[in-house]
Amino acid sequence: MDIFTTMQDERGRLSQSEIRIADIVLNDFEFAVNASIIELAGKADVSPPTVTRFCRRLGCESFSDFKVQLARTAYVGMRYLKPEPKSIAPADVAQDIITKAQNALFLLHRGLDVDAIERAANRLAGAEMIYAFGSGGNSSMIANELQNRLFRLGLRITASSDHSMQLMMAAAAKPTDVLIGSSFSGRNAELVRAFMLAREAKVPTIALTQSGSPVANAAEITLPVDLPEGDNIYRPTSTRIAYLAVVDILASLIAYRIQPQATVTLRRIKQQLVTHRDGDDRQLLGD
Amino acid sequence: MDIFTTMQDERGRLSQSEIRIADIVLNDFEFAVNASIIELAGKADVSPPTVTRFCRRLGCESFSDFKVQLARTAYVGMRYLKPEPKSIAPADVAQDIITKAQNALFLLHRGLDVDAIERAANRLAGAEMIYAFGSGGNSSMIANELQNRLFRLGLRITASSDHSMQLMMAAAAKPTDVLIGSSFSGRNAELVRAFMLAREAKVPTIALTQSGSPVANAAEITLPVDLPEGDNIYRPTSTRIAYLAVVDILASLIAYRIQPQATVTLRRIKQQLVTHRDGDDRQLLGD
DNA sequence: GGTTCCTGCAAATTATTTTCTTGATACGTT
DNA sequence: AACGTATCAAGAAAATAATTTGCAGGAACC
Repeated sequence: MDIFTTMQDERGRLSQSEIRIADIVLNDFEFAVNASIIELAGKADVSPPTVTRFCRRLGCESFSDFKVQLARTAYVGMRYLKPEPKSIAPADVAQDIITKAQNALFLLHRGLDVDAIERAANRLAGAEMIYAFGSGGNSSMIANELQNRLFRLGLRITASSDHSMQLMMAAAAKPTDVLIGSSFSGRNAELVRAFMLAREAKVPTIALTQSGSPVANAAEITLPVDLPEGDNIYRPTSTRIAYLAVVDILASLIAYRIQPQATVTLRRIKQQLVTHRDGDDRQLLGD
Repeated sequence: MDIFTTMQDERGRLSQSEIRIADIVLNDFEFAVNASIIELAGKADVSPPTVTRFCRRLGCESFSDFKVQLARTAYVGMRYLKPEPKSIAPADVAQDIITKAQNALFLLHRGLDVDAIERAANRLAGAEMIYAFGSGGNSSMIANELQNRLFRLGLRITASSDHSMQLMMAAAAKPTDVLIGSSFSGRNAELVRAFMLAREAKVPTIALTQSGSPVANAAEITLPVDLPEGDNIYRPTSTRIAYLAVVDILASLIAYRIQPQATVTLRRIKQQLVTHRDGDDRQLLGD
């Protein structure tokens, strides 16, 4: 898949010299992409042929192929190997945030359970009514987002961030409905209770949360999002972007499943928004 | 900055042969990163030295340096050169969405007006009251997000997606307050009206929108987000992720500006959330 | 007509890979 | 336990391939 992961996975099967090479690449990425095979060999105290063999073992054609692979994934993948130095100058803060966001997406993609997403999409596409639950700023945004995306496809959906309402709705839901809930921490006890209630009534449940968490265990289908949260308390956002991406994937899959219907509804909504604005037909749906 | 942009910028100053090389690289990126200088030269009908000179002109050390640079930006940058082939298989949809999201972040970063963001952050950090406006699903999410992020820093802020309320609030705002509004399309006429009203009363205004648009023109400070929107009507999300990132940057900068105060408030909020849950202190703020 | 710049050729340099060999380790046999 | 064999890692040197440099012819533009 990507060369960094491969290096970590293969580490156990490498020889001493090769481990030295791997460590240098991992620790001083900047050096590695720019170095020639001779320089890299020199730094690792091995001979150039060993480096070639190392590259081959990792599944690359040649040393230069290895460098290209490295450079390719690295743009996104490298920073999570290092902590954050950086200053608080605006440009650095911006770069840091954007890199972290890209990283979150990268990691999300790597850990994505495509199968579970597909099952969830099928369930949602066939639901008579959808309840989207989430609380506390982050997850309530996700619930709203689900509503925002799915109602456009002609699905019946309501979002709620209110625990009491969630419980009542869960109790009122029917087996032909679907309950989908989000929890970043996976420890939202009220959401767990809502899931339990729904399951008793045979209502399908989908959780968007950390795998292995209470919320994950309470739901029938879990869409896991497992990211290392940075320790900077001011910035919980990169995780949220990953969640949004999952919602996006989900909504797209559902859209493809119910396409004919969705296109019609979508056009109707669009029509309405556009005429209400200024007639420019190239506008987005919703502002 | 990045090699693709450089190639496009320099295109006018290149010779015939060099333009041929550039076109091959731009059109067949996959080939270019894997080819040797000889293969690339062959395909462009030039001699290898010409390729070397081409690389130098673009600011690279050597041909291999060029390839590394190419591979580096390309992981993120390449797809926006091509339309989307792909299938609707879940794995492909997921990859497509994630790539597009990363791309949006990449492009955002490239076009970011750091200076404007800094000015906006300063304004917001010093505001007595902040009004965050946005309507229509996408922008209303941004307004909510602003509230969600900034109230944690101890700022006074309210978000509204209701046009009538927005107008009334704009009319009631004082010069020591700040109005910040978001519009993806830049054509939200009601938001423009709110900005006008605010400006008459000398209330500072900040717009998060497409540059050059009516909304952008109506605001005092514009934080431009200019992304080519993909034409798949089912997916307006990548743009949203870019907007979220801007909010994140803004919130971080503000946090650094008012740090002592923010830490205290943050701790108080955290305390409350944590005790209400299950006592695990390592939890995120908000779920 | 001169200058400048592009370009390819060939040579030189440099980088990379292959081949061959040595040394080390592990395993099975007596 | 001692020996022999197989296997593998790893470097040296050679071969190969790739890249760069120097130079000169030629085109375009003053």
